[in-house]
Amino acid sequence: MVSQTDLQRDARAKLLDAALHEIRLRGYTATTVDDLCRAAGVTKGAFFHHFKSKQDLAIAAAEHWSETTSAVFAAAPYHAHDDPRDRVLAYIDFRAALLDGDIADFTCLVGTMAQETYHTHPAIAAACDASISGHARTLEADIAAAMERTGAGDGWTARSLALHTQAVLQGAFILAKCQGGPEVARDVVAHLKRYVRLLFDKGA
Amino acid sequence: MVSQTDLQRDARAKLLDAALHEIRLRGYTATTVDDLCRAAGVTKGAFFHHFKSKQDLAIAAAEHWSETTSAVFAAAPYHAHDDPRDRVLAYIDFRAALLDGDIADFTCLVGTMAQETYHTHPAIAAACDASISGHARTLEADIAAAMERTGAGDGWTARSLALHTQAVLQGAFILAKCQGGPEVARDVVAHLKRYVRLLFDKGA
DNA sequence: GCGCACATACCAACTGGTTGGTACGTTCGA
DNA sequence: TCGAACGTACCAACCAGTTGGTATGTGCGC
Repeated sequence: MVSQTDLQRDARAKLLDAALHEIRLRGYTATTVDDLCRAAGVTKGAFFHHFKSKQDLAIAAAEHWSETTSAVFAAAPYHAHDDPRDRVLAYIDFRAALLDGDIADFTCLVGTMAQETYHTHPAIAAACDASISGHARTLEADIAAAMERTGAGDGWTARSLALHTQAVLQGAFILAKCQGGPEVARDVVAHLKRYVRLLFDKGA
Repeated sequence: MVSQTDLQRDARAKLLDAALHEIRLRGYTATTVDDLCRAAGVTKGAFFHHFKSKQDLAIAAAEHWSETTSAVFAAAPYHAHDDPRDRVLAYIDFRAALLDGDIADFTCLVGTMAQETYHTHPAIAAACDASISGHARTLEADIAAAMERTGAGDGWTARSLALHTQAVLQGAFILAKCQGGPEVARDVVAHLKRYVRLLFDKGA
């Protein structure tokens, strides 16, 4: 038999999911604890039972973001290509395909939080860095293999190119927020794909 | 004879300069009106005499940012090159050279504000868009001339490349905030320069 | 060149609503 | 019956914005 606590996901999980959406919509500072409780359908008592402070929730949300997104990328089809160069290009296509719908649904939680908290809440910024750097690291092996196979890599490393892809995506999100839609972000990512193709065509 | 009002810059100018620094440090929402008044050395009465609301100041600050930065870029040496391709590359070098010192001093006011206000204060985001798009437009002529001269431009426009450069810079700022320093941003901008060089080498 | 009407630029004190956080009570499964 | 997982009621600090005032000009009739 299924108990009630199994049926209704516990307050902690609901708060973390609410944080993903609310903070991407309004930013960290403008999102109040009451906003999060309302969106999650729980009370303040539950909030401070699971998180010792608002900052504590932000750090947990960054970790939750890493887990959620890494599951999406692990299950994505771009890993199927035989050629590592094709895997990197297909990763970029996959990122481009995600640029659709509401801005709050395709932009990045940790990029948003780092922007406003780097000075006032360095612990949050560190959690954001762990998330972005960790995701970038999942690209490094494919990039390194593509470098090996094509002879590319004069003056740059797999790590720096992986971070560059993340920077381009973060910048694309900002332009999308400025212009109110994903179109400009798709153009930006198209340039990223062109760059990676040029890099790996060079030595071929 | 010089009057007292000439000697001490007026409260409006001091508040706008304070906004440039404080908002880049803490973000729009976390920067309070009192913070700005304290940093500018004026009272709240002066603030609400010159700006009808905090949002009104943010929009004025975005315009002030556009004026301040466009003066810097207009005076920069990268315009001196004869070859438009060299002007574009020298622009990127100029941007890379600015990536130094405190994070709040080299990051972008309007990118920061757009990130947190796109949903709650669309008027601020529109002012941020005007600033970024306006700056990107100053690159278009050089990019277009370089396309003409090298035969590059298959599948992309001068405008889209200009916006791509801005996206890369905005993303570089976010990574710098995550990691607490400008080093990663310089690596990102180095990739941007490599891309532009590859684009314009192709047809040569 | 004097005095009045008016405008601009600012200041100090205050207000009503909001915010992150706390104190304490209740429910419920083991 | 004990403790984890909540809920309710509350608080002190803080926040954007207001109020009511002063100081310093400035235009202008006379």
